Amino acid sequence: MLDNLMGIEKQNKNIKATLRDVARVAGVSSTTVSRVLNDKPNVSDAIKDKVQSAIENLGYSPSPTARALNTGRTYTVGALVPTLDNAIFARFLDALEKRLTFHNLNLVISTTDEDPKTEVQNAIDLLNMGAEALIVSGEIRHPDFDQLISRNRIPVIITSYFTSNSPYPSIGYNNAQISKIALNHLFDRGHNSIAVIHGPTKHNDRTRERLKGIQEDKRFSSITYHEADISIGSGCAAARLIIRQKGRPSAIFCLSDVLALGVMFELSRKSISIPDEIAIMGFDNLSWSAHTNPPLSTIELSVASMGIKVADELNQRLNKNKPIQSQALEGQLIIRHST
Amino acid sequence: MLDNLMGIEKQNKNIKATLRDVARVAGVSSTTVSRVLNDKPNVSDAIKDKVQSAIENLGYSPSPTARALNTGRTYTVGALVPTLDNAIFARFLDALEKRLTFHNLNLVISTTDEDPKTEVQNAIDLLNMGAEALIVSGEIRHPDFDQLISRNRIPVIITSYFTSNSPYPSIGYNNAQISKIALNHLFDRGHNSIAVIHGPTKHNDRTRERLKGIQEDKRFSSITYHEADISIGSGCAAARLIIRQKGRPSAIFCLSDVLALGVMFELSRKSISIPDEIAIMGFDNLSWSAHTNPPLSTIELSVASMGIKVADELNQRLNKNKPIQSQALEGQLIIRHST
DNA sequence: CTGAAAGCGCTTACAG
DNA sequence: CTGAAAGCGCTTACAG
Repeated sequence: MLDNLMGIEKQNKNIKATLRDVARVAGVSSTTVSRVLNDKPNVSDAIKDKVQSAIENLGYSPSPTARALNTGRTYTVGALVPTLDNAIFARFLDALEKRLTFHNLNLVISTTDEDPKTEVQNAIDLLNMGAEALIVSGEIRHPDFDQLISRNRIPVIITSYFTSNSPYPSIGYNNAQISKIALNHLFDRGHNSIAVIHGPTKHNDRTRERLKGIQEDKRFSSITYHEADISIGSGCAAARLIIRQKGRPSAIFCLSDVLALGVMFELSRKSISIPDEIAIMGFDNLSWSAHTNPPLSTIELSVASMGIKVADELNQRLNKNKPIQSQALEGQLIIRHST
Repeated sequence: MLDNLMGIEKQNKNIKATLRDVARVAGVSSTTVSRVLNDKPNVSDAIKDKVQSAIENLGYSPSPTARALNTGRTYTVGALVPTLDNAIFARFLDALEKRLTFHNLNLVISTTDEDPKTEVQNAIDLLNMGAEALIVSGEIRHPDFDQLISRNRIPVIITSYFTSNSPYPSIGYNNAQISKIALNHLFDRGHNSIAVIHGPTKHNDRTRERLKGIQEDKRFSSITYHEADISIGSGCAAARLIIRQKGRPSAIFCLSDVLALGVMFELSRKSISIPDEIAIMGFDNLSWSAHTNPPLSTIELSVASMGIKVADELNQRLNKNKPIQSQALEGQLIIRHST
């Protein structure tokens, strides 16, 4: 009765009940309460009931941090991505999160704005909150990052970018290879002089690799390069420049569908017909790309399946202690009517 | 010397050093090490140096979970959102995450697919991993959710939706009010018969409220309603239906810019001119909406500033123990050339 | 300026 | 089937 009062008193004082409180009220040991809580065998039904109702009465819920300290697990994975405000990363993270949840893992997201220093800083925060593994984008790292990882001995996995030159496993694309697929298509369609519009290369090895793939192709008589922020407006602006240049190219290869959409808007405004006067090739296969006028030829990067693969490997590593397997993912050419 | 060996031994065995190891190697007490670790005053420089180098030698980094158990803080906030794969939520979360990081708070994201049961389940996971507060979208909750919250006594904040009828504070929009702004604009432009294309209403009170606002407006001679998934393709399909209906409306109000884009693509294919034959009004002001042909009239919901406000209130609540203030956010009419 | 001791709220051998 | 005790790795009064 006195014990019971203790429980109620705590409740009134707005202090959370502990496992010990439950044990007292139920008249059993902490060990037994713990067993009930974790569905362990060897508890009689009678005692189980007593414990359950004590839990009910006290409105008890176990402390996650105490549990984590004992089990050594937080079931948390940290992802360092450049931004959330981008359809491709959002789609990747959406799939990743769902699959991690399926594996009983939580996802903490941290954005880096493609800045290695911010990435290290946020990595520290993620580790300080108990992340059991880290997901990063691309291969470029701040030196402090590697030191942080070796100190904390935590699994790291590179995404969006496939490489075998990194100390960390990677699940992603061979970006150079993939832009060659697009180039082959343009070449087959008879294009000889093309313009390339790409996003910022600073700290962005995915974009650099795509460009490298293009530069290695020597079949074209002329290729001009135009860097632009990944936005519709910048795509429009780049298009304006390109159609004014002498020796106007017969095709524009945009290293992002967002850029391609801007180009299409701009050409439509100038009444330049696609693909007759200028062909347009995108990269990403965003959801609207099939519906533009004309529908956009592009490259599908199955980032959703990348998310699933990453989650599955993390599950293997964290929950079954198997090493992470690197995986090179394929890009797929999607031919529609803009080329 | 023996102590020193212990440290190195652990390192070789790949076991993480603990604070006690550092204390042993440095020849000081745990208390002192803790003081150094947390930049507390009253430690002589000589000892500070000894401790620092012991930390270096052992590659020590403190256990986040042990810290959390002692301080009672995890510095983690959980967000339950319908999906990440949607420009509006992604933009909101991007701003939210950056601002939370600024306040030294981590963001765990969990997607619910607009399903209250999934939401409860994921809320449990978030609490089990130590979330100190929860962010939810809209007012609709599963009953178990409220029970979970009262049990765990954790702050909850409703976003995207402003309400004063909830037990939880809210920072969001009065969606009914905002669709009236759009309607006023269409009415002023002389439209009398309009079609409304909206997303699924199931479990989605934001959409329902927007529709309620429209239904309360009695000035129009005819309003037809068309439910569609939030996708370009569905926007196209809805547009096909609408232009075929007898008594074709003079304006289409899309409760999402994504839908509006689909409609515009479809009308462009059918050579129906915007806004002369049919005016189009959107909702969201996505990044490309200023660049469509013609540029899309729409409503700006400043979800980025919503993210900042939510983070700021959470900071006040969690770090300064002040109650969360509900806030009604304004939508802003953006008139371009599609109306 | 420094340390011994208790404690945060659980889990887990171990013993019966 | 049940419990006493130790321990996870820190922090925090308290005492000196």
